[in-house]
Amino acid sequence: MQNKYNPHAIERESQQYWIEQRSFRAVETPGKPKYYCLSMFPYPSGKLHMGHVRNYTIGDALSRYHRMRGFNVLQPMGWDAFGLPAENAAMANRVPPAQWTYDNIAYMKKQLVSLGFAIDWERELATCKPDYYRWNQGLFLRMLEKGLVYKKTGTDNWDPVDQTVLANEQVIDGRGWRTGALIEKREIPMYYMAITRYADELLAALDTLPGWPERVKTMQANWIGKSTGVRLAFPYALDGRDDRLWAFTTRADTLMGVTFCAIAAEHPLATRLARDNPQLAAFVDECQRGSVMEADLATMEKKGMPTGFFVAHPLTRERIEVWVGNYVLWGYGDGAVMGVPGHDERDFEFAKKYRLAIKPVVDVKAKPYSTDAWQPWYAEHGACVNSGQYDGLAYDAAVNAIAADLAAKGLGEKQIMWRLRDWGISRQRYWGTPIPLVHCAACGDVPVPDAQLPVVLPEDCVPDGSGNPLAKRADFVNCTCPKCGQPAQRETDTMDTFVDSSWYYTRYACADQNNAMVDKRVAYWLPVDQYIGGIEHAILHLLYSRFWTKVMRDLGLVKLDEPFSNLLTQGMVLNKIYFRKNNDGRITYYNPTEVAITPGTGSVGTVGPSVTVALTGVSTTGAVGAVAASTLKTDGQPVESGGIGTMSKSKNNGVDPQSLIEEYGADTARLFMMFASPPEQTLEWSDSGVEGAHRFLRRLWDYCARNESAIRFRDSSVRVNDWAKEDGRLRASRGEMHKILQQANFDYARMQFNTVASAGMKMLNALEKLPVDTTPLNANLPLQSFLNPKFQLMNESVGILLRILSPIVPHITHALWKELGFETQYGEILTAEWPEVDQAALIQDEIELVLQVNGKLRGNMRVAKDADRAEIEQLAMQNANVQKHIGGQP
RNA sequence: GCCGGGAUGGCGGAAUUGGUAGACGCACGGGACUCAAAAUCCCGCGCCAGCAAUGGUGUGGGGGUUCGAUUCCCCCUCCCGGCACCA
Repeated sequence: MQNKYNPHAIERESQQYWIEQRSFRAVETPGKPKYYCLSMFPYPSGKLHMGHVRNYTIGDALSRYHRMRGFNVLQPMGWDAFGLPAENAAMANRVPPAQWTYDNIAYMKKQLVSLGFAIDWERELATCKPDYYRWNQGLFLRMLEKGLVYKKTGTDNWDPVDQTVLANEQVIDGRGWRTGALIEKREIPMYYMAITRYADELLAALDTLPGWPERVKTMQANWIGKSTGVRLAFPYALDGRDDRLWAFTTRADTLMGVTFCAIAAEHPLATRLARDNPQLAAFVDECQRGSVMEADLATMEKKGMPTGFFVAHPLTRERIEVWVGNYVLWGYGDGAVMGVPGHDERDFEFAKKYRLAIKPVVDVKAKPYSTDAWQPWYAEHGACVNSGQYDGLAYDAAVNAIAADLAAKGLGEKQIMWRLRDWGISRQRYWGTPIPLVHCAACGDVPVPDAQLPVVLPEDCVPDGSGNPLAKRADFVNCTCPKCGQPAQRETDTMDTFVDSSWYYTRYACADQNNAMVDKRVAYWLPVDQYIGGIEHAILHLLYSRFWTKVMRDLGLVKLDEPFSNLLTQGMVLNKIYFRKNNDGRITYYNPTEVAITPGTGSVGTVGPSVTVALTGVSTTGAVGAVAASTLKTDGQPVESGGIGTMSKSKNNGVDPQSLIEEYGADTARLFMMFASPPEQTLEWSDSGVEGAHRFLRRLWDYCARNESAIRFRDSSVRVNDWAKEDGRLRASRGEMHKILQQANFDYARMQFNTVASAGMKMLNALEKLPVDTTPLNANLPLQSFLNPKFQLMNESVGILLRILSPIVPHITHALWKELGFETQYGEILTAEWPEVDQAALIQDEIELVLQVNGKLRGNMRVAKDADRAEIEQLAMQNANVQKHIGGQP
């Protein structure tokens, strides 16, 4: 064999071998246990980044590990190919999104292949292809028939200059990212999927997912947000009509403490009242500006304006003034809240600010109550006070009594409220699945008949930032009404790209099926046994996928309640963010590789390197590198630091693994990523340590090359059958090997690959430290009596080492496995039996014991493995250091 | 703001059920080899005191439970992810 490790040659050769052998083609094999291992498919942004390498190496290691454990493994790959960045690239480069996307896919596929992932490429799919998205359209129509898709108005960001809808990401500090114009909220008709109808099941079924991380289940449960309360009405009369203002509350027990009502600016009552009140109209207008994001709404200053209009308290008929509040969410409940400043923090602040009455109506258990300042205990449950007939009632009793009294008047009832909102899927964007509807002047919105699917998206549009380019395509828009045959217009909105990713895992099972969305192969492969992807998808993508699975089940397409049995949420790979604010207010992001960091002058130089870090840590912006100056390499001018964040296209802080692969090879890139940290942990990018990973692989190769003939040793005539009779030093070494194997097995089971890599390093260290004696212990025996067992141990250990490493570094282990003849011993490494721990080898002659006095370490000692308790205690008491420290004890 | 997570040497991290904190690796220091460099190998490496033996101290900060806490409980700080049109 070659005596030098040549990663590029062996990686080319092993990848070639896998392709020729079609090693990773998955075939439905009834009776064999299947393992569907799926990593979240990438958005084809241009190049892979380190987050991808991390994600797909984890998935690949699990796939390869399970293949060796005897499973029939499916590991597919595809492309989440619709989306906004393609349109941005189109604007920047005047290239159609389709071309940009397909070019990226070709490049990134090459990168994935060069990393040696065990993917069945025959099942590859891209969501931007008609043979995929036609089934989005098909299911959309089925859902429309069932009433699971409906139309209503929704709010979006409107850029008045470009006359276009913007994504939240394109709104920066309330302004359009390209125009700098103040963004307005706009209400437009959109299609919604009725995910709230599944809220109950989506919540309850979380308990059926033991293979999901608790944190993800908690996040989903909180997102769905089931709360039990009372929906109640404040009656009023307006325009000669009796009407009611509805509001939901979980604190009906505080109803007697209501001192105002607040409604959202979008509330119809606000719109009506603003008609006669220019000041209110201006305020409603002001509320309509700015971002639609909840994070912005929740952090902005709480403002309100009295309407001068009064509603009646549902029980006391007391007059309650209606306010418009910018903090009231139109999307939650009825877009109105009853204001109880006495026991709700937000209402309290609002009341203080606008000098509204604060009326405590709950006994806060002897803790002080003052209307001067909010205290957390004001919101606690307690007996009603100041509440007339309800005085003295505890929370549950009060809610029940008040709900009953409201019900008697027809002004309210107990209700379950969900935080979850229906899923608006309409996007006023080009690069997505066309919504299959036709607008006819005579027939209204008409679904496109199945026979006319797919509604194909033209692939040659080049968006320019103003409006939806589809609307400008007469050849797309103009059509005939499927119902009446008269000229009509196609819907130009496309679907949210989350629709595409909500069911792709199903399609991999039958990617070549052109006559149906799914076929019987789905029943074989699904559910996904192991899903791997970033923690950022903990809520939306995973919730939408669960929803679609249940919809497909109820439409009779699959027999499946949940799509993903086990979930591993990978931690984000972070990198520094650098940017400049241009004169026109736009922001340019610079890749950290383009930025030079020069250490600051002054104090830093005098305090030494260990303090520099601390100094940067307390910088005014909280950003790393604020003491040091960051400048752009190309022009030497300063750039601003945006702290650290997820590697992404939009922040331009991704690191392309290509240079790593080219310099060190794929195995080093994979090993380095796995060794850097456990999979679920956030990881700040740094390439220090790459050398170490590469050095280990080189050492592994060198060791095998140097000891080739010894490792090959397996003369069955002198084979050791009873290790207990062999040299103690060899037995100890063998015990160490099996202990390390046990650790690696444990770590594979818990998917902690950094310590698997560490186990491999320990094993090589142990191999290199095997006793080197060249003379037999017993002079009467030939040298062989020591060397035979030693060589056999080397053969056994290297065989174990290559197998435990192969899921992580498949190329070098593939090559060494062949070179050292293990193939004839165990078969191909891809399917070689996983090594098992020899429990007998783990038994040690002596055990090390640690001596603690009052929990503090005071010494250690070695005892025979069969020493009894009395013997051990006696020895421990003899220890001088122990004596010293128990001397003063009573 | 709300929801979820995190913080351990100069750095990435390990510690499986509350029981030797710092495995493994990086960086660094010293040595061997070399004309020299690289590569490789050997030794050292939390902090403070000490020649050493050893002692003290130490897992973001503060408090608590325990014979014993990185691990369990309470409070706080900072960082990361999500917040429904980035994917």
